[in-house]
Amino acid sequence: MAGVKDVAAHAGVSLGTVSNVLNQPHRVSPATRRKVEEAMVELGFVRNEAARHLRSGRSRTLAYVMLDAANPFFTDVAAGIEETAESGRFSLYMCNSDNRVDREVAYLDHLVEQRVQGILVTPIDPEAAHLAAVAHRGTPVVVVDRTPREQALCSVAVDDVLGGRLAVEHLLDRGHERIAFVGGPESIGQVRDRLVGARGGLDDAGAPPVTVIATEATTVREGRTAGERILGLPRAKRPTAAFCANDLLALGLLQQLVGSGLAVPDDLAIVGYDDIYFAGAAAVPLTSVRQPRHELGRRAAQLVLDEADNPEHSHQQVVLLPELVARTSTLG
Amino acid sequence: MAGVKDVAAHAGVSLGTVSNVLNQPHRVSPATRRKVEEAMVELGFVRNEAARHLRSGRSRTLAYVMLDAANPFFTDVAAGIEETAESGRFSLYMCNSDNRVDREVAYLDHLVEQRVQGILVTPIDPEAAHLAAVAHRGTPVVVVDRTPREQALCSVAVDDVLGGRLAVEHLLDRGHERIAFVGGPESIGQVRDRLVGARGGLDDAGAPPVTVIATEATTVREGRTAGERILGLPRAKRPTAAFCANDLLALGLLQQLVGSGLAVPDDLAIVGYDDIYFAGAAAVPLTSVRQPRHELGRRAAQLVLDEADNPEHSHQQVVLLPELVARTSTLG
DNA sequence: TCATCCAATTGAAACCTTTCAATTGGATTC
DNA sequence: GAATCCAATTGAAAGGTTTCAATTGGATGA
Repeated sequence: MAGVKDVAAHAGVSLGTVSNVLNQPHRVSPATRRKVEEAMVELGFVRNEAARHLRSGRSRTLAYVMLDAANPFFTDVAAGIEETAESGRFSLYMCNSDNRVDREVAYLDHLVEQRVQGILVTPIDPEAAHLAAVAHRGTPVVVVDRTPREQALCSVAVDDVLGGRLAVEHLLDRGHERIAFVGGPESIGQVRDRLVGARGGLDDAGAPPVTVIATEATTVREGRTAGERILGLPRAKRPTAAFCANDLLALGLLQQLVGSGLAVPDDLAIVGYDDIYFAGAAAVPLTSVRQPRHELGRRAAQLVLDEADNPEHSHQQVVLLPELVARTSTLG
Repeated sequence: MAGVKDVAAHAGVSLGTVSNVLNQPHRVSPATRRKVEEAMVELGFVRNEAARHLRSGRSRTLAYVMLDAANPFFTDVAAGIEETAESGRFSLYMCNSDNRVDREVAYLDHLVEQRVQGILVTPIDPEAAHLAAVAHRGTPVVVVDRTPREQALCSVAVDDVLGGRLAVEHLLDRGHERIAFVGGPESIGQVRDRLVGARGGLDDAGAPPVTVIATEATTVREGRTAGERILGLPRAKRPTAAFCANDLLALGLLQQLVGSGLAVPDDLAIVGYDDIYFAGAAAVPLTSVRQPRHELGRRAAQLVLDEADNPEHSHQQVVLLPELVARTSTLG
């Protein structure tokens, strides 16, 4: 395969000139440039990025290691990252850890060795030592959609406590009093925060406490199971509204209720969380708490680029605000 | 930042030995190995993949350039690719062209320059010259979920004509006669093929031809619009079943119908296509034609790896078979 | 005509690793 | 005790690019 040397020989110029055509075209006379470009085409020259990078030390790629590529939430965050990346002429590589620690570690290692310009990651455990290790080994890292307790890394996340509060306040506004929280396990920080917010909102309004319908995961299937449990309650004790820890649960719950002949929102109002694309596309469009996904990605990418080339960079923990999107599932 | 040279000095061995510890550990005595490994930890040594790759010529990464990362179909294909990649100890980078030709080209260029071991791509236009150019410049390429007419590249796709046939045969079995096809534009090969299959199935059964409800895109929104059009038809001419070119259309259609008080499947049966996760999670679970997504990814990855290291590789066009998944939207 | 300047071009060094032929030195064999 | 062998280790070359100080040669000004 042809290299700069071959191109130089074929065009009758020196090796350095070929490099200039590639990197500093304005320094080369038009005639020479044309000759060199022709030679490149003729020989099918393809720049070797490894050698280029080895010598120059610079790389023009960012990477996002995501928790679950099948979850539309994360692909939307990725789209936000890409916006910033593209405007800075960076390429973005996405990697899917698929909730497996071994894969997360393997990808991070690979990316560090590859000397990418920066890594964005939504980690399985934001406290994990290997995250800080990445930064320590020399590659800028920003944690996305999680907030590590240690402030040794930059992070961008959304205020989930506030999100939970927004959800119940909306339900209170609509006149509901008996409100259920569907979600779990509480070991997931986000689930915990959203519940805390919900409780806070009810407390402040002097409303009765939530009934917690605990789930084992935040999936559609678990949402259906939760629906069965709600249907099993005696009518008098049945909540009039449910706040779900995410949209998948809400969709499962919705499916179960509609399938059993209950009306949404008349028999039970539902609020989800994340406002994924399919929330608005459901048979009964879902009210949901929207996180600024693109903004999340954009800010994270800006932080990682700043860390990469601003010597005075200091780590910061950015917290963005969620917003409630009201639809039929609570408005009727 | 520490390199092998520094590690060698610190451990009191030669540079070659450090390299052996990294690449041929069995050739190094345990004592030496330990010394070297300690030195690596102490100095925070991180292998430089660029230099490694430059010298060895080998890379352990594959890449998948996908059409739309937000579409669960493609992330499932990616998961299949990753299965194969992982078992061969490869990393997979995903890139999102987002239906933009300029981005597709930019990513392909970047990946070729990076000398990845192989590229999988679901292209915007499977006939585009730049695809063949990639292969020509030396990186193995496999086209996924599309079949280029020219047989100059490997490809793996699913038989969409058969899929369309399966859909209408199922509806005929359920006693439907007036069947609508919802989809478009016909410039999309997949839409065209599915319609061809549907027509074939009806012809063979001697049933009346489909009514085509043309859409401008295959989105939920367009599905809703199609729903309005169907509702606008006089009752006698209204179809009793609809076959949608994909699940997004089907979900939109479902939403519109349910919102207008029609019953699915009693007033209108619906068949979608792709069997995305949310098809089964809809309020009325959707009957859909399932493509073997993981298999698609796995086979494509196998092909690209074969092309990369089997000198006798010959290009092939693999066609997989779809399968119908019957759910409430046609069964009641 | 000579000195000066500037743009264009050159050539060698550097980037960091892997590879491989060559060397070392201890153990085995006769 | 010499010859042989083998595992462990070494050192230098190679891989393809970018960088940068140095050189060239034509144009400008005096």
